Amino acid sequence: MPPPLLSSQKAAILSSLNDAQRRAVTSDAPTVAILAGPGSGKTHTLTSRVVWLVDHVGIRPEDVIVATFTVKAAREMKERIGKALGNGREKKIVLGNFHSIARRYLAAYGRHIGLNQKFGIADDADSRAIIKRICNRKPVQPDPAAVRAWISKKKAKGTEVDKKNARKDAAKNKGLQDLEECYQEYQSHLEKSNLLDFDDLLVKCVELLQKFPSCVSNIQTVLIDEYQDTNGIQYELMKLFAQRHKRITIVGDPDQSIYGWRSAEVKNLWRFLADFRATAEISLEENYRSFRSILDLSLLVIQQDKNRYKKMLKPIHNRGPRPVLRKLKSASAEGDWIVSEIKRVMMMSGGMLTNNDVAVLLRSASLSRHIESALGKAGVAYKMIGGFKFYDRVEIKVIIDYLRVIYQPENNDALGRIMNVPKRGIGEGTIQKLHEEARQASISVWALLSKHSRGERTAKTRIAAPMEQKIVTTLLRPLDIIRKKIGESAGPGGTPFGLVEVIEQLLSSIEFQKHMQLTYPDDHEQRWANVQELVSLAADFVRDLAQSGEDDILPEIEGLEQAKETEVLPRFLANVSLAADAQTGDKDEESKPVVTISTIHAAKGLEWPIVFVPAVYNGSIPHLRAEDNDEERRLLYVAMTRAQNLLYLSCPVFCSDGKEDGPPSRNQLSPFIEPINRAFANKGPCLDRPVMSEIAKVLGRKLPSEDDIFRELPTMFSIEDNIFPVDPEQKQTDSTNEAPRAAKRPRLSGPGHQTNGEEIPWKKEYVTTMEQSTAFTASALPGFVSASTHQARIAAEAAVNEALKAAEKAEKLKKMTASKRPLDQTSILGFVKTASSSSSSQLLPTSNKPRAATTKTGYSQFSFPRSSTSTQPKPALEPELASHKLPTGKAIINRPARPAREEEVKKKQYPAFSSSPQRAPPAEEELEDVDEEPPEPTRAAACMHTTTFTSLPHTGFNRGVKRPPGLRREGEIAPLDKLRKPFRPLTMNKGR
DNA sequence: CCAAATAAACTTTTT
DNA sequence: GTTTATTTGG
Repeated sequence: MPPPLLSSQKAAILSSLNDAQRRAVTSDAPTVAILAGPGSGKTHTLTSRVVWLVDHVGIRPEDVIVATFTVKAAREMKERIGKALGNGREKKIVLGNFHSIARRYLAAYGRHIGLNQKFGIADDADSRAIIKRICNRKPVQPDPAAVRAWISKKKAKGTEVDKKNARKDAAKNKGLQDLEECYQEYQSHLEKSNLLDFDDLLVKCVELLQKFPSCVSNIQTVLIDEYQDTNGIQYELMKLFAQRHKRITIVGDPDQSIYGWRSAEVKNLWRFLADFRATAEISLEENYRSFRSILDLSLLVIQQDKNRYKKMLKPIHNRGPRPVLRKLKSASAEGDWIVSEIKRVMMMSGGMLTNNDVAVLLRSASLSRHIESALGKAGVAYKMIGGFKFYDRVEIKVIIDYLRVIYQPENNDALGRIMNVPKRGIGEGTIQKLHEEARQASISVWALLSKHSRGERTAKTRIAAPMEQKIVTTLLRPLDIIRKKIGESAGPGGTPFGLVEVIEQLLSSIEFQKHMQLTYPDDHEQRWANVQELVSLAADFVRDLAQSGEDDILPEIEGLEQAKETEVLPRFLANVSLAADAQTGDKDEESKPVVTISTIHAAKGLEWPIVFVPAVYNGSIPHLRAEDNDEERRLLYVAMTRAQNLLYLSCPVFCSDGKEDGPPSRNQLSPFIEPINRAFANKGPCLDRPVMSEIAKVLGRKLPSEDDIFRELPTMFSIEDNIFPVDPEQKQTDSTNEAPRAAKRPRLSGPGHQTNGEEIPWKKEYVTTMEQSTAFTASALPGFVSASTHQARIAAEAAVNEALKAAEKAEKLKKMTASKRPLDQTSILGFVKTASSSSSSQLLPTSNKPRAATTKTGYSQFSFPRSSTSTQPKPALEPELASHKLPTGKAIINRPARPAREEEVKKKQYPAFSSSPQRAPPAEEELEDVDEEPPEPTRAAACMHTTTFTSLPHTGFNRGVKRPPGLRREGEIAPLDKLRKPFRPLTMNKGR
C-alpha cells in the first residue's frame, strides 16, 4: 500500500545527501541519534528522513510525530517537508513544537485526566503576576522571581525525579517549606482559573500519555529536532510519544545547547543513548555553510570548553576573508560602524548582496537600541526578531485579555487587568479587594461582580454607584452579549459570528479607539494601527484555519473519542500565547530587503551571508547574570556559526551610559575572544574581486561585472573600512593621559617592522587626528594602509599557524587514521560514561588543573587530558585547541567522492594558491591582500573629493541619538514596519 | 478611595 | 530610558 518508491525518486532523495546524511536518512535502526554540527544540513537530513520513512518505509504521515523546539523551527520544518513530500501530506503529520503538540493532545483527550475542556494557557506575565500575588500574601515575602524559577525547574525536571535531589532539597533550609507552599497555592490558583502554564502543558501531557497510552497508539515513529535543548519533561514526553514502537530519531548538537537556563539538559543525549542501546549514532560533520576561516575561529572559541564532546567541523568551502574583531569607541559608534560596513558590502557586491543577507545578532534584546537607531538614521530597513513581541504591546495585551475574559470569565487575572482599562474609576485597591473576596468565597471575580450587579449577592467590597454603573454597562453587559453571540453562532444554523466580528464588536463596545486617544495622545494613531493589525492577524488566522483544515487535528484513533476543537477563539488565544510572535506576512518579506536584528537565541538554526555580533565584551557575553559560562560560550559559538561569508565581532571600548564628567568606564573584551583576539582582523576585510566572487560561488549567485560595480559606487564612497579608527582609545589622548603615549612612534617603523605582533602603532597616529580626515587620508594612501594591514594579518596568521603546526605534531602521533573523532573516543556513549563519571558534569573553569590524574577509570577515553596537562602560557593557542584543523585539511584531501563541483573547486584552488595545503593560509592571505590593492587611481581620487560628504554624522560622538525619522512613515504602514518601530518605547508591562 | 505627579530602582536568553 | 513605589491633591 505504500506507493513503491520509484528508483528515480529514491535516487533523487539520496543524491542530495552526502554519505553520512544518507546513512542517517536511510538507517533502519529503531533509534537514530544524529549529531549535527552547525551548517551540516541538519534540517535537510531530518526532512529527508521523514520523506524516506513515509515514502520508502511506508509509514503513514499521520503516524509520525515531528517535534521541534520553537515555533519558527516547526514552521520551517513543515514547509520543507511539505515541499519534499507533496500532496499536502505534511498536514497530516503531527508536527509542531513540544508545547503546541502537547496542547493539541490535551485539547483532544484532556478530559480523560480530568482536565476542563476549556482550559486556557497562562503565559509568562500571567504566572509571574500570580506568583507575585502569592508571595505578597506570605508573611516572609519570598522573591517572586526565585519562586517562579524554582517551580518551573521542578516541573521541567520531569516526573522521573531522582531521590538524591529530593533528599538534598529536604536537607536544605526550610525556606523550602515556603517554596512548596507557594507551589501548591500557585497550582490551585491555576486550577481555579482553569489555566495551564507552559510547563503544565508538558506535565499534563505526560500524565495523559502515561495513563492513556492509546492516545498515541498509532504513532510509528518520532523525530526530535534540536534535541540538545530538551529538558527532562520533554524527554519523557518523547519517550511516551514513541512508547508503542520505540522508533525515535533525534538530531542535535551539544555545542549548540543554549537553553540550559530553561532546564534543557544536554545530559538527555547521554540518557537517550543509555536508554536505547541499539541507537545508531551518526555524525554530520561537513559544514556547507561557512567559509573555513569562520569555522576555524568558531572552533577556537568552542574548544575552550574542555569538557565538551569533541567533534569536528569539516569545511567544504574555501578559506574566505578573515573574521573581524572591531573596536569602536562607544555603542553608538558601533552602530554607525555597522551601518557603514553594511553599506560598503552592499556597494562592493554590486547589489548581489542585499539587506536580507545581513543579520545583527545580540546577546540581549536590549542591545538593539543603538543598532536600531543607527540603522534608522541611515534609512536602512530592518526587522527585529526576538525581544519585543507584537503581542507584548500594551494595547494588544489589553485586547487579548478581553478576549480571554470573554472565553474564560473565571480568568481573574485577565479580568483584573482590564477592569479599569479603559478607565472606569476602579482603583488598584478595589480590584485587590475584589480578588480577595472572590478567593475567600471560592467564586470567580466575574461571578462576584455579576451576582452583585444582579442583586443576588452583595459584595462586601464597597462599590460606589457610578462605578457599578460603569462596570455593568461597559464591562459585564457587552462581554455577555459577545459571549451569547458566539454561542449562537456555534449552534446549528446560528448566525455567523467569527473571530474578527468578536474583536470588532469588542473594540466598539469599549470605545477602544477613544481610549487610545485619551491615554496616548502622542501616538494614539500608531497604537490604533497596531490594534487594526491585530484584527487583520485574526483574519489571517481564521483564513489559515479554514484553508489548512485538518491542520491542527490529531489522527482519529479507533475506540477513542477525541473532543473536536470547533471554536476559533480558544485556538487563536493559544496561538497567541504559544507562538508569541505574529506571523510575518510573507508578501512583505519578498518586497523589501531588510536587515535582521535578532537575539542569538532566536537566531539558532538560521544563517546569513553576513553576520555582525556586536558588544562582545565581558558582561554582555558572558552576561553578568549568567550562571553558566560554558553556555555563554556556546552562545557565542552559535552566533559565529550563523555566518556564511563575512563575520564581524565588535566591541565598544567604553560604556555608553556613564556620567559625562566621570572617567568613562571601560569595557573588557569577552574572555572567550580575548585569548584569540589576534586571530581576527582588526577591521573589515577587503572586498575585492576574488573575495566577492568567492562569496558569489558559495551563495550560488551571480556577481555583477567589476565595471558595473564600480559604476554604481557613489562618489563619496570609501571602499575600505576606514571611516572609524581602528583603535578608538587613541582619541582619548588629551587631558586624561592614562596611556602615556608610549605607543607613539615615527610612522617609518610601520610596514615591515612587525616585532611582537602588536597592532601597528604607526597607523594609529594619524588616524587619531580627526575622524573626518581619516577617510580622506586613508583613501588617499590606499596602498600604504593596505600594506600595513597586510603585515598585521600576516603576523597574526603566522601566530595562528604556528599553533596549528604544533597541534599537528602533537596530534599526528596519536591518530594517523582518518577517523572522525580521536581514535579513543569511539562513540558518543563512550564520551558519556566518562563525562558523567568523571566530574558529574560540573563543567567549571577548574579544568586547568591536571584532572586526568585525579579522575578515575574511563578517563582515558578522552582525547584532551594529555595535552591539557602540558601547560602553555597562551591557552588559546594551545595545540589541542587548534586540533580541528588537522582533520579538516586532511579530510578534504582524502575525501574520495565529492560532488563534481567541489572537485573543481579543489583543483582550481590549490594550484592557484599554494602547493602545500598546510601552509596555504598565509599564502592565500598574501595573495588576497596583494590583490586587494588595485584600487585604480581614479577611485582614490573620487574618495578624496568626497570625504567632505562622508564625514557627516559618523563621528563616534553623537550621543543621545535621536530616533531616526526615516522609519516614521506617513500614510499606510506595512505590518512589518509597525513591528519595527524602534522609537516609541514599547512600554511592555511585564505583568502586574 | 482614585488619579496624577514625582522619586527611586532596574535592565538575559523563550515556550 | 522605564517600570514601580510613594506622595499629594481631588
